[in-house]
Amino acid sequence: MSTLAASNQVTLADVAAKSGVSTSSVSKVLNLQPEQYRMSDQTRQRILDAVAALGYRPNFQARSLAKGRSHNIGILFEGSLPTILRDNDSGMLSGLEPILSDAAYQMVFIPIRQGSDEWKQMLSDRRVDACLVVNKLEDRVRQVLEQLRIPAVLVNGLANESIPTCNVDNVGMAKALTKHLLELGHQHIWMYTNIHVHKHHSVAERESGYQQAMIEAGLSEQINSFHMEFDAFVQKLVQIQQRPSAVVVYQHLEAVRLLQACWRHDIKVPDQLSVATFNNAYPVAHVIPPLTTMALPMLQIGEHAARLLLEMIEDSSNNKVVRTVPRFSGWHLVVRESTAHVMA
Amino acid sequence: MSTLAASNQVTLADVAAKSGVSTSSVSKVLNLQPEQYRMSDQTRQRILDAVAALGYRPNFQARSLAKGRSHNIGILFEGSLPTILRDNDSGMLSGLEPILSDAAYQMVFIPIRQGSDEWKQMLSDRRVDACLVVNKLEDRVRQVLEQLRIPAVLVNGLANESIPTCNVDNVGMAKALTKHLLELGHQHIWMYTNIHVHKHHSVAERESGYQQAMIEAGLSEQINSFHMEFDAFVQKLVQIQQRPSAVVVYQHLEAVRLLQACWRHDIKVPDQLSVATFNNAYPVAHVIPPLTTMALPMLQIGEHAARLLLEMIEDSSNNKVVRTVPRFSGWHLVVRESTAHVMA
DNA sequence: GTGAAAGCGCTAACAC
DNA sequence: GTGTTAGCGCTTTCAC
Repeated sequence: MSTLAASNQVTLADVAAKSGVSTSSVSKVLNLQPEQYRMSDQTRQRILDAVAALGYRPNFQARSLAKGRSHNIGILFEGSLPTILRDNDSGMLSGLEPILSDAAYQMVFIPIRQGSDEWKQMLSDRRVDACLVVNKLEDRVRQVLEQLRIPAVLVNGLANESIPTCNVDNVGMAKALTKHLLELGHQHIWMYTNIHVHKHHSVAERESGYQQAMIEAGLSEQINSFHMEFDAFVQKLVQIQQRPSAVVVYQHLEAVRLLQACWRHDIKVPDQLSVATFNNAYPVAHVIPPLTTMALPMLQIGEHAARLLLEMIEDSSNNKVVRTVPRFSGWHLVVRESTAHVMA
Repeated sequence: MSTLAASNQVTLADVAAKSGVSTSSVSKVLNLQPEQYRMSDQTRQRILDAVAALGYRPNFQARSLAKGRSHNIGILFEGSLPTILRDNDSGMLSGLEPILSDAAYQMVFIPIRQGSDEWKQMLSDRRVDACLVVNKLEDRVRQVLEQLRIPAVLVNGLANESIPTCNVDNVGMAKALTKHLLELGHQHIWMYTNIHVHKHHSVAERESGYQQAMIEAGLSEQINSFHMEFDAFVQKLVQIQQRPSAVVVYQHLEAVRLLQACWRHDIKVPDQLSVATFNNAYPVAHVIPPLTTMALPMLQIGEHAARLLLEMIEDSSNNKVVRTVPRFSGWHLVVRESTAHVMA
């Protein structure tokens, strides 16, 4: 006998009693598809009525224990909460949440902190059924995931043999963004990436898009991609003889900083320099001047990732391996005041 | 017999077998304080050794079921992810996470969405043992929480009879911020709050701090607090004959917007207008010009909230009621370029 | 078609 | 001091 406060929770047994059947029948009705078992419509209806009448809701923990599933999805990320998780409206979370909720899955945030093994504990304790890895899949994380055979989907990270990945069409986006600048008459266009994100696959992809656009415009000699510290890039920009008339910045955070640096060095944006970037996230619309940017289809990506995760959990017993690397092309260009026609 | 893949997980029974005792003895050693039961040091050591040797880790779901605890803390918020949750380094999450982890609690984010009862389901399903409510405790939420007797702590929200609250010392902060402006020679200082946050308690508190500072400086006739739409405030600022030389902005997001508006209307910051605000969060350091702001002690608040929640869960069986409204005064002023000496 | 019964892994009251 | 046992609420196999 337990001493825990006898909760007034309605249990399966209550429903079974009320409808005059066994708990297993109730369980069947609640969990299985009609074609997976035989039962008279009459009985089923009686059970359904009882469920409704009593307002029965299954006990999450009990179900988890019996099924060997935690019904948690771990959201793995390193350091601070990633940008793509922060924006809720039309952001990735908005895509994930409804789909996971419907499947009775909840999201648990798991920061990977330096000097803490908490994340590893969570995984090896099976406190999650699957993981969404954000931005980057480090080797040590991948190893743990593989070893524990925890299904995982990588979002916005380097595509990898071992794990399905959801990414935006970086090439297409960068190409379209560069084309926008070309159409404004710019020819001398640079691309800048902070050295610290150098290893991320999307860097190469966005650069490729930029390069393709330049080449198609017959400006291949003008191609110039910089990977350096922020301050070094600013120095370069300030000191160079023939300054470019436009810069494509790999990341919106850097673009915001670039605007500040231009202000410090009295470079007028967009008169003397057009600035364009990726991600229509805060605060790109509120800086000086408002930034032209590519809006990423994070909602769709979130939805896709959620479905993929659920599938993988489903299939994990079958040892099926899902291996897709979709490219999401639902991006669109948001033109604001940081880009303008090139000055004569 | 279950068909679930026989996991190779080490169970309590394994430990018991290996150390030649019963599962209950192992359970005692693992869960109770030594003073709560009798056991020979020998036996205890044997059990501890077996635990270590086998690498035993308790099954989270099973424990949850047996104890009637989900070991989840729900983080309740409305709409988008609140600012105070976003910054991870030295932010509230950094305060919460280690403490909750240590107590084997994990955080589950629960957005309160319009038109969705998902949050209510989560609560009534007891999928959380307690809740951290962020920014605002709406009546409908409070009612559900009370009815279900789910312990909750409000952070950064209006203090209320029914629920313990962790807040910053808004009065002190606003006073110090205003004093900074006064020391720079400003006399004609306004305060601005977006009308949409009007109901938040901290508005009145920050206003009170601002007013106190003004009064103590003998400038009570200069006190001017505005609650209006952003655009209306900007109009006011642009059109007024004698423009203030400084503005205290209730929220950093609005301060960022204000800088943009000043730029549009060719009001030089800080030469013609000093701008000061609260919260040293992104992107205040990266706007034009960098914003002077009050850094909030969110880390401490997070830590305190975490401890409070754990206590409340512990005490909930005893029907003890915790009712504290601490004020955290670990703030500090960060002076940047948006404030300067008043021009003659 | 339906139900009995054996778990899932752990906790805790109580007996010895 | 230590073990026995009865749960926690649900799922699933298998017998009827």
